[in-house]
Amino acid sequence: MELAEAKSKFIEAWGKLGSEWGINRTMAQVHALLLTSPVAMTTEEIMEALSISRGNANMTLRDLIGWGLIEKQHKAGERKEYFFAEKDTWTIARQVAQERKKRELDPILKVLNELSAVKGDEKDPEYKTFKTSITSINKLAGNVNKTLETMLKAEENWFWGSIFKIFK
Amino acid sequence: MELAEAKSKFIEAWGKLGSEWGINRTMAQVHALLLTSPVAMTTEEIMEALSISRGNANMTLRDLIGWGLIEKQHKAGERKEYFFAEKDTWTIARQVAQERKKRELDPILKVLNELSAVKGDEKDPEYKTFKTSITSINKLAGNVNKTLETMLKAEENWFWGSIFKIFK
DNA sequence: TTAAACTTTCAAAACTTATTGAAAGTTTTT
DNA sequence: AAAAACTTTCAATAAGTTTTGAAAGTTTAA
Repeated sequence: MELAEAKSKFIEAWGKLGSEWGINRTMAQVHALLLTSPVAMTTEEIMEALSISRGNANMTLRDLIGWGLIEKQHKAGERKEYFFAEKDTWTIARQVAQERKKRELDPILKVLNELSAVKGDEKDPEYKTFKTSITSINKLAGNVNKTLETMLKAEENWFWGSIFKIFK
Repeated sequence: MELAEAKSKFIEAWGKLGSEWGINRTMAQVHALLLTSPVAMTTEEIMEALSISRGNANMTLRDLIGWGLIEKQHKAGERKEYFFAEKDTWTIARQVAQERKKRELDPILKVLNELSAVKGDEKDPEYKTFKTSITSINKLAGNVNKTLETMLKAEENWFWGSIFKIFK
């Protein structure tokens, strides 16, 4: 397999994975393109490489910046904006985890906490089942949340630090 | 807040979370309904409770069985099938992790391994960047995979066993 | 064996999400 | 101050996904 083919396979696979995880396909593809590009690219070049429209390219690039996965670069004497991707895999994983925590885990935790507070008749099976399920999901979600917070904050933490080394 | 309202809030929130994570909304809602139900329910009752069609209910229930999140129950002297959800949160999390690993991680690992094998000119920056990115993503994905396998297989493992206790 | 009870399928329709591209906006250069 | 170079917006449209419901299939009981 030659490089160009390999690169487009990667872009395709990354796009598919993204869409399965609720990340827009184009966003994942642009990310893959920049991840495998040795140089920063312009909007024009990205549009060209992936056959996408200007509008789509622009919105996607802004979203990726919002996720902290790519950055703008200004070249001296040039008007155009160049984009390049953060290439450290661990940092990428952390950014994605952080963003999804903020967007999804935090809101559901809020709901679960509210629902945990609902009072009812301990003898009512409906109530008991509800209470038990909510409490146990809430506990797991809370633990995931705490763990993520620790991971995202301090890689230096002696305990997690040693676990991270396994992954890197 | 009274129980009925709380229950429907939970169903809604669980459905939303599901759709953000690439799990069909109805599927997550049916799951939430059964999770909070003290008794097994028939297709008819589920259709009624969530205002969904027979076809949709049927497909969703089959999918949930496929994910190992719910089971059929036959009541003596009855023709109807009853469905109930596995209620242990940790088991739910494990089932979901297992299913997604199979559907998503395994295929991407296959692609990454293929792409890792691509040969090229070490002096070509295009090649070098590609190689470096793929290798590093491959390594992370491989580690995640190994960890998941261990977690899914043996909760008794001394190391992970002690980590799990933090979550439960 | 036939009717009734129940489950499954699938093409069409509804709904949701992503993409386009032209127009408007902004910044820089002349 | 006007033109050129570039970026952003957004309504219309396309693409993708989910849902419906009627028809076909299956199982059990009489």
